[in-house]
Amino acid sequence: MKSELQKLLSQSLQQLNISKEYFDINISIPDEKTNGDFSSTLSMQLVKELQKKPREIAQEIIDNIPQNSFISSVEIAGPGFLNFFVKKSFYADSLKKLEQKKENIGKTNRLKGKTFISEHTDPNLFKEVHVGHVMTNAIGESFYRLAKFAGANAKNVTFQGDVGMHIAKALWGIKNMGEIFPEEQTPYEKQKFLGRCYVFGEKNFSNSSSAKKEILEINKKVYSREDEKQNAIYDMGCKWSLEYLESIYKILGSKFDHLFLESTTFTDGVRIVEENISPKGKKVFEKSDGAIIFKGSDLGLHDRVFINSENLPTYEAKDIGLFYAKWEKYNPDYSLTITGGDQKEYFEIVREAAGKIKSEWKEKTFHRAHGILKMKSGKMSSRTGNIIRAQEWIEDARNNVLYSINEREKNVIPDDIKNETAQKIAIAAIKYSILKVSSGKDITYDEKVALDFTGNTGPYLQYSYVRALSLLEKSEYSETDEISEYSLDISSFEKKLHEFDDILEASLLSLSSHHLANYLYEIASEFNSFYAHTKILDITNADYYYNLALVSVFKNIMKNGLWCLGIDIVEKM
RNA sequence: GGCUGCAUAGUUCAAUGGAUAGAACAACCCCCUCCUAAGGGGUAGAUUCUGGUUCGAUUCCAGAUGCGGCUACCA
Repeated sequence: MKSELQKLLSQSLQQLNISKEYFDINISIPDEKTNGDFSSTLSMQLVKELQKKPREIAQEIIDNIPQNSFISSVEIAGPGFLNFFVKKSFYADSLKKLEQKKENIGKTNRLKGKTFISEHTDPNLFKEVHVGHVMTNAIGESFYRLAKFAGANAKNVTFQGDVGMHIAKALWGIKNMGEIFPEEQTPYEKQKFLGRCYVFGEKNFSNSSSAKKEILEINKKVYSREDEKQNAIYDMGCKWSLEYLESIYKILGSKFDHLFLESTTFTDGVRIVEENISPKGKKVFEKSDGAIIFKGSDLGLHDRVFINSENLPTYEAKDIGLFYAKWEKYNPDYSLTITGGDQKEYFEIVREAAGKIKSEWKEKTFHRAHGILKMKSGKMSSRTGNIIRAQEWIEDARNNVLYSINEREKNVIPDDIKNETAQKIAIAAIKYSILKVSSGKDITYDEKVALDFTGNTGPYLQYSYVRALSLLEKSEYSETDEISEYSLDISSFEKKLHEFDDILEASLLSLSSHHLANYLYEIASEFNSFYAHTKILDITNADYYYNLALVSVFKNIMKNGLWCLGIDIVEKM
């Protein structure tokens, strides 16, 4: 609806010999309905260019708006705001159009024919999956889904660390910690065992020079695979880790199109780095103190080691290999990577180096860094001391939800799906708390939200959906019913429903899913207010069919909007 | 030290340079003989400081203060 007005204004501007792309024309939706259905600051922005007073410009724009449009009137307000009022019949027509999109509501062709990769989660084998991974996952998954909605050939991928120092530390831990292999245990217990071994190895690496020496030896043999005995343990650990990762991806709701492994990218990474050392090849990398580095300091960044003096690749070289692998496999138009904020500078340097090897690697790569997730209570995981495991976090939340369900007066959730529902609600609470904040900032997670999820929370959105669903089931309404003009003023609830497409687009283009999250909260809040003040199922109401069309469109938007955030809907709660 | 990010109610967060800075939680007060009260309504409460640019600044620029991040062989 907004773009239709933008196009109208663009036509008017053409009459005034001003060319402006329609999507660059500023349109907002005022809070006060006396300020119109839509408002623009266009005339104020053109003051310099036209050397006229804003109210004069506003009048000229109005005079050149084509006749018989969907605009019923325009007012000039304050310093020169243009306030547009839209015909009621246009709202009725537009609502019906939205209704007819049904489950495709929000889907566009904006990125049709483009390949969009979203890389996220990026766990290491032999290490714990913690809350930070959940953050990366929630953010990356939502961009993957938004790209899919925009019609892109979207690919969801992750990059798993199965070679490198962390592996060597864990292997050393397995050897020296003296714990019995948990062969008969669950994948989660096996993963925790590996995590403990890693922590043990890491500790000794820092404190004992003999351990450090041994770990460096192990590291070499991980790459060379010359030690049969070590290979057997390593392969077993990899198998355990990968099994566990599969299960946590499932819990989080991510299906990956491809799992990149460091062990399969580092060879190409090393080769490409070596091909680009000065003086042979392009002068991208150079030798320094026995290592091969990229001199980021020439670009105002800092220097980084790509191949260390042991002649082994660091993460930097593996990442170069990943660039190569992504382009070999997908040849993307957009390649997005989500990481923690601490890797911001690191990533920028690798991207610069990659760009010097192949310019499109840099140009088509985008990076989004998020902040740290802190617990409001300051509580840390009791057993490990400094990390909170993703799985523990989710299980705690789920148990809290289950507790709430059982405490409730009205229990509408059938016993056989109680656990599954609680899980979906818990994931919604967690993911939404991450996604409603603009990414890049640290997030403070309040543990209470899982127990007390009123207000701006994921479960509130799920509940709003359930209410809408329940209304529709009890109504006489069907999607084919005709609707006539609304008898009352057009509500801000209805106006907001028309913004869905714009919000999805803005969220993707600015890589900020919080716009979508906050939008869904706004429409849910408006819907609940509408619900409380309107007898929607009263068939004698003049607006009976219109109101149910609103509910139906709301329901479809909520379902698809939540899907784009990676949040499952529930049917009863 | 160098580079860099952040600063908004008691708390956690919003606000493409635009109209009276929005919410949620916590506090206080109302509302289930109507569709799920996991809901709705109301009261009170905020832009770190000092300058500058602008018709207009939470937003842009400069400085101050406070808190983070990165800064060579980890990821």
